Amino acid sequence: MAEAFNHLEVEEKWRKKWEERPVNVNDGKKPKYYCLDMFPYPSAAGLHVGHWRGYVISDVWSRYKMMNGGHYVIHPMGWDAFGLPAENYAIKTGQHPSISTAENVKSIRSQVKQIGAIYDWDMELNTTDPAFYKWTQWIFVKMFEHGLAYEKEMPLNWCPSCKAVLANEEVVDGKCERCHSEVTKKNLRQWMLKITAYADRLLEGLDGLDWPEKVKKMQTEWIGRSYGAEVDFPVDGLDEKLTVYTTRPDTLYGATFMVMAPEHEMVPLLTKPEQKEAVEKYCADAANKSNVDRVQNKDKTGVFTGSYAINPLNGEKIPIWLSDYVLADYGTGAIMCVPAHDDRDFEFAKKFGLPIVQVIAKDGKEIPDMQEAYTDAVGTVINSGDWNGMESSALKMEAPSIIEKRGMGKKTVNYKLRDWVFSRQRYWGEPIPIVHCEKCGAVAVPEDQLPVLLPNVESYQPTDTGESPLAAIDSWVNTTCPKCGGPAKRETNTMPQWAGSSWYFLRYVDVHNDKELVNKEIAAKDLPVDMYIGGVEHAVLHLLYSRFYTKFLYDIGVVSFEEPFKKLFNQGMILGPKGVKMSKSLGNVVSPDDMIREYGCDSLRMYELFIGPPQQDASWDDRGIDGVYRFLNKFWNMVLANLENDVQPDEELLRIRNNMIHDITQRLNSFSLNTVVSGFMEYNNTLSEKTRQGGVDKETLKTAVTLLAPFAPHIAEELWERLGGTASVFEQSWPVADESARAVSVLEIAVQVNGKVRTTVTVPADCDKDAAIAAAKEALGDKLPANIIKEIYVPGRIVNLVAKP
RNA sequence: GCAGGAGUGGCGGAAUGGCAGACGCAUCAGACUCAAAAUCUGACGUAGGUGACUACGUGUGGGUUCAAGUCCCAUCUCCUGCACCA
Repeated sequence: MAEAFNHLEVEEKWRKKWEERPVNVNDGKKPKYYCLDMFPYPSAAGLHVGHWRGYVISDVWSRYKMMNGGHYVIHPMGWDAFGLPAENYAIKTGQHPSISTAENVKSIRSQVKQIGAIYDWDMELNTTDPAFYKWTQWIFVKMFEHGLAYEKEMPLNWCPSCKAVLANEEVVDGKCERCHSEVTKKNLRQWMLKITAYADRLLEGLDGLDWPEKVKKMQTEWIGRSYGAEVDFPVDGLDEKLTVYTTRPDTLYGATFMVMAPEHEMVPLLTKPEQKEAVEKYCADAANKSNVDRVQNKDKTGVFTGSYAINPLNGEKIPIWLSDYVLADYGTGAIMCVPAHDDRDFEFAKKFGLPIVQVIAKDGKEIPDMQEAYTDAVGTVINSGDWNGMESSALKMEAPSIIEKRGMGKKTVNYKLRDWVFSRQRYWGEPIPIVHCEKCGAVAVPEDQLPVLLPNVESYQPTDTGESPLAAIDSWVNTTCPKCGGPAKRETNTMPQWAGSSWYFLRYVDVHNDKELVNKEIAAKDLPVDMYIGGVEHAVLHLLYSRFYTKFLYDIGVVSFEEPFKKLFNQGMILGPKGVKMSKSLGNVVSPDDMIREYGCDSLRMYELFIGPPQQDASWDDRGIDGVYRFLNKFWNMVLANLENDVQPDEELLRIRNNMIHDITQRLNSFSLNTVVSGFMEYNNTLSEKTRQGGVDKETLKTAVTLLAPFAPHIAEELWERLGGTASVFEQSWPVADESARAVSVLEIAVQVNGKVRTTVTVPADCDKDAAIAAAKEALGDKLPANIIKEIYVPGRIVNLVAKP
């Protein structure tokens, strides 16, 4: 009886051996491959099997790249450790966040080590480490010096529960992303990053990236570039003009009214005395409306200002209204309304009885009694003076220039992307390295004084005045101006959690450098990231911010590339058993720890892959892991059963071996990792059968073990050793299939009559059509139909005889 | 509303236009065992037939093709993202 597979012993043994003698080393000669995981937040809850999935995928890929192509693989791990949970814990317990964070890092690190991945722990980093956040602050200073970081007093999303300002991105359906409280507005001085200055480059850079189309599209829509024109409408009776932004200047003749946002600065100017009361009431209501109401209640409301504008093209007087469906901070905060060709304007016109003038013919006609807007820009232009008879789609392109030439406005590009609200009124984040001096204004802390260390405070509680807890530490706040030496106060806001994660991937490769963010030579050699693996939840924010930072660092000469992540892979989420998200409150969180004890790391790794296509969500099923556990045991027994054999490979064994190399490699290359696992199972079934029939040769076994190594590294190393392999299986280069050995002499093909399979027949592999048809007819025997009108032969696949009924 | 993605056995899923359901889970039967677990062998889409077999079958309705889960048109459902951006 062969020795049973003891996963605990085998895994323990190789874990130690790899620690003594790492398999992934940089000898300076190998080509590099940088495979990055999205680094985790070290939460107290620890890892669940869902976190594991991405890490397993990236480790399999890293090990494969190491063996195939002989790469030195940069595969680091770190901690995105600033953030609210640590701070909230501090508020509750009084324990400093750095202590709870360190504890969490310690326990998560040991969990991550269970994966058996080839992480290089010398590169480990932590965003809360002053040696790291020195450079997070340094980047901010550089942005400040380049005019990309600026202060602005503005109404901001305020979460009354978290007592913090939220970025637009943190507001979901008008509610706080974290606590789901309704978000209100509050006027505060904020630090902003001018990401909009990079809008075009962020958009255009997407083209060359090997990213999922879905993610590129999401970023494209987030940036939301549109082309159109700003058009000036003179105000009747005043020496003023109201400027609007439109993407449809071709419909300008159809503008029958205008609408301004209630916050528009010209509202008081344009309000006539008789409308004053109504307008003021409307504006007050709008200001009090929560985001939820404004977003969810799409019924149109509005009020007339009493003023009229002049349509610059036809001189017609059109009324100016106010409505909260017009956004104050997009375009000019005012629009021209063409109800015939815009759904929202149509709804508004119907509700308030405003005229509707069709300017694009639908199917060549004017619609007699419009029931809905005709929004396509397809058709002949009508009711439009000198534009009549033009094709609307062509006019749409030309109109901005025409308007510009006539002095009525100008061509304009607009973006949905807004500048990034970068300050947070919280404790547990990087202090913004700015000093406010009465004489000099905002002054950056000089580089040699970085990092600005986060001081200890007594109370971590955020204040409802909107000030950070740091503001309470007088000794820290009061300082001297680096420029003039006079009295000055430190900035008390901190950075958002995104700050560290926007550039951490650049730091891993030179993590101990205290002179530079990253050494130029090292960066040139080791960066950028070749493969980035993580959840799709970071499709927009983290990835957009990272691209923005990288482009900025490129501009100031820190790195030599503009795009940080060449290839991106989004793994699907692991859901709880009933297809619902795993969460502590639902009590359906599956911990990897018990699984590893019972089945071993290799089994869990393979099951994480076997559970389904890696990019697709999957429901965890505890029983499913039995399948891969049994497979590994069978594979172990199969190899051990052949250890004493001295079998020479026959043609069939050679074919099996080479088919196995071919199939596994192909599936791996196409990232079909679930079918790689099923492929191993199939080949193991075949090899087990061969074992019973007389044995399997050593070379085939070694090949199988080598192919399995990236997936189940521990058992593969152990079997490699027992097969007499030298060094580590990971020092083997990836097997290459011998195509000639895969060839077969005969094969079985299906025989169809009228597309239905009737029988099968074995034919020589190189058999021609006539011979195949003849063999098929013979195999059919008395089922051969009489009136055959067509004969089809697909080599190696099928014969189809088409007969008249 | 708009944009993407997905609908295949009891379940997870597999299938360059060419024998649908590989591989695995669960289930059932058998072997081993005093017994159980583990392990091994076999069955396992639905309906009909003792049977070799026959018919039907990839959300629904059409179409293209010798041949459709796969391509085209329409339609339903679910998931994800965006959502008054003029």
